[in-house]
Amino acid sequence: MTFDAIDSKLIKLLQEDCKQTNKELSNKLNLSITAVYERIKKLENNGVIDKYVALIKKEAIEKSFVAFCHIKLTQHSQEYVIQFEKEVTKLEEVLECFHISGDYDYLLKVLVKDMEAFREFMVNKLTNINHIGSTHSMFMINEVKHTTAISI
Amino acid sequence: MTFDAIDSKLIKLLQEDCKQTNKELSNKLNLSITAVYERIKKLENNGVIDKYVALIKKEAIEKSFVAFCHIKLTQHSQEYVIQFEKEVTKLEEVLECFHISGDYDYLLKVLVKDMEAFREFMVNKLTNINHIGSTHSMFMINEVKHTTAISI
DNA sequence: GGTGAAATCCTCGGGGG
DNA sequence: CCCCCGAGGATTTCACC
Repeated sequence: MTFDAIDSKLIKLLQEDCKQTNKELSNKLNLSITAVYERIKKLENNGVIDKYVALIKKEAIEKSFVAFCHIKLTQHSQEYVIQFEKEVTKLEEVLECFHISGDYDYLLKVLVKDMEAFREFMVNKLTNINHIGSTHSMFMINEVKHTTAISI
Repeated sequence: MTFDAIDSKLIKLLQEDCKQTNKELSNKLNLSITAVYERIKKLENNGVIDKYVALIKKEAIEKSFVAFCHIKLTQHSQEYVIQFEKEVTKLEEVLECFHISGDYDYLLKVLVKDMEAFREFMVNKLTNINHIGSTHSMFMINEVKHTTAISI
């Protein structure tokens, strides 16, 4: 589908705050409430808007330790790859997992409570997965930027 | 603040879909609508819920090229660090930026249209920032997992 | 934590340019 | 095709138990 300037602005607004009423949006977009409603429905039906979620402040709950784990598999047979991806997806500590180019095969973003929790995660969960060759972990010192909003 | 089991489940539900009505939530939690309303308000006021956002499917817009950039600064004086972080935050292609431990200082997640757009980003935007020593980029081959929901 | 009612909002049929 | 108006039904919100 194609977007005009109004769609772009609407998407931007919804990425900032999806709980705005259509009335508020209609003011910001100089449209009627119905027009806003129809544009949003179109974005939802065309799969542009994937879903609406609440973002939790991780400092508010006791999880503020973020680690990035590079992982290399022992082999790259389809069977090993599929099994690894399936197992790693199940782990709730793993927020993101990407198959990437470079020296390692995967990059994981892991969120836990503290270093001790990370150690337990590595020993009891991650390295329990078969076919993992080597790992290399980096720890987050500070979060400079983190947005879910993508510009269009 | 402390959470009971109901709060935990409520947070889980809102992280999956924040547009559910309080009525739907009240059914899933075996509570009255008002009780749900008050628990949500408490989570918002205590800063547990940061915000409500729409997630856009990046395939639906023409941006599906993800790169991870490691960056090392030439120096680590406070002035250089602050300026780098300020400049990099401004870049709309940079979705995430973390100060990390290890061989490099920063890890960036960059979203652009394609490899050509990434080249332009590197040449015209990122390496235009002062005090960048070296960079090392990895490209996403496949997104195995990506969630904004954190378990509590 | 629950009840009830007012204020507000979502949703859609109908119509215009 | 994109937009607007208006009204019924659903939802949010709040004082009170």
